[in-house]
Amino acid sequence: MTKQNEFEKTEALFLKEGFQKKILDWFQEHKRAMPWRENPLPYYIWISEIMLQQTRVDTVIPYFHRFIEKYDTVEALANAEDETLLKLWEGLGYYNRVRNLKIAAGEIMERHVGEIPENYEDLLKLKGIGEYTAGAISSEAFGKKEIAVDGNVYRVMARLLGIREDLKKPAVMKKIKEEVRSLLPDVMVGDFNQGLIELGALVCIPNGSPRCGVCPVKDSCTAYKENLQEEIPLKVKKKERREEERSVLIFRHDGRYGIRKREEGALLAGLYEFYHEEGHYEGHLIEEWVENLGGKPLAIYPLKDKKFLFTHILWKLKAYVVELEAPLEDLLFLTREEIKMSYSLATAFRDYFEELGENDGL
DNA sequence: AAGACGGGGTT
DNA sequence: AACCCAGTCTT
Repeated sequence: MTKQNEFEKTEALFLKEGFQKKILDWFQEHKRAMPWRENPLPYYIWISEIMLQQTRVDTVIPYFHRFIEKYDTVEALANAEDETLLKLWEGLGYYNRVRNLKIAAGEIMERHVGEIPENYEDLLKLKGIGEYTAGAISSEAFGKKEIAVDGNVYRVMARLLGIREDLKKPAVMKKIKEEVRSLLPDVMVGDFNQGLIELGALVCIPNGSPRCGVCPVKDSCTAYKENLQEEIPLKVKKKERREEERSVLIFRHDGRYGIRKREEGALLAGLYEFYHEEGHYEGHLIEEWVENLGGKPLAIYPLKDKKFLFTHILWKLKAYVVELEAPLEDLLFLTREEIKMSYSLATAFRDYFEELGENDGL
């Protein structure tokens, strides 16, 4: 090895260790309190990581408390009722996560005698655990030397490295993962991973200007040095949502409301909802529609139009309360209290549901 | 490689 | 109104 190479290697190592220390020290000082950090059991880390997929920490915390209170072990989860799980997940979104959680619990019971596996490869085979989550669990719960690159880390690394490309491109993602892997310390890997993530959430933020003034690694940051913080990550035009016009009929009989369960495998699979169909209907068409469904409307009250956004769909909703002479067979007629207590209502209908409480005198 | 899959906070 | 969040699965 030449003198020059020796120096470069030594310097790189020095920089790398300095970087690791800066991240670890910053994390130790600034990490937020989270219930799963107080007692980082693998089970807690697993549940929290699944809930945290595409979901903010503050949103997750109350769900996490309710979930582990009800199901505190892998075995309990493996034997859980689907309906109860869905109710616990109500409003959190991406409902396949909780179905997969139960499936994975079964897999852990079968293949790993109820113990959450420690290795990346074993974790990756479990339902609902992808690259990020496998790395997060193995490093944070078991101290394995694995990367955990989430949306925060992609952004942080893109700025550090001055990458002015679409972060969705596989080649770019691969490059960033390799860079993170090369920076990984031998010990405290979990804290290092969480440090990069936390830095992205608190300092190297996605919206607004990053708080470079308080960043522990700004001296190593290409974006900071070249004033490219606003250019990186590169903004990419998103695909437009498709729009769907829908009309909702909120059937009422004897103070009870008609709801139905959504199909498995569909959007909002297994959740409950009010009756609705595609299309915007009003006036006498509503009455005809109800009669075609086999109902006799005593009165029809229109509610306010609403819009509801999904990631890929925009629902433009018209809604009516329909007072019926008799309940419809295809729907479940329940009181508001019963629905609130035991049925997981799709959030798209939440506002209408709440309004019903205010209009019980109608 | 691209689309499906929720809902909400922030700007 | 647009962005994006401690992503994964399916096609």
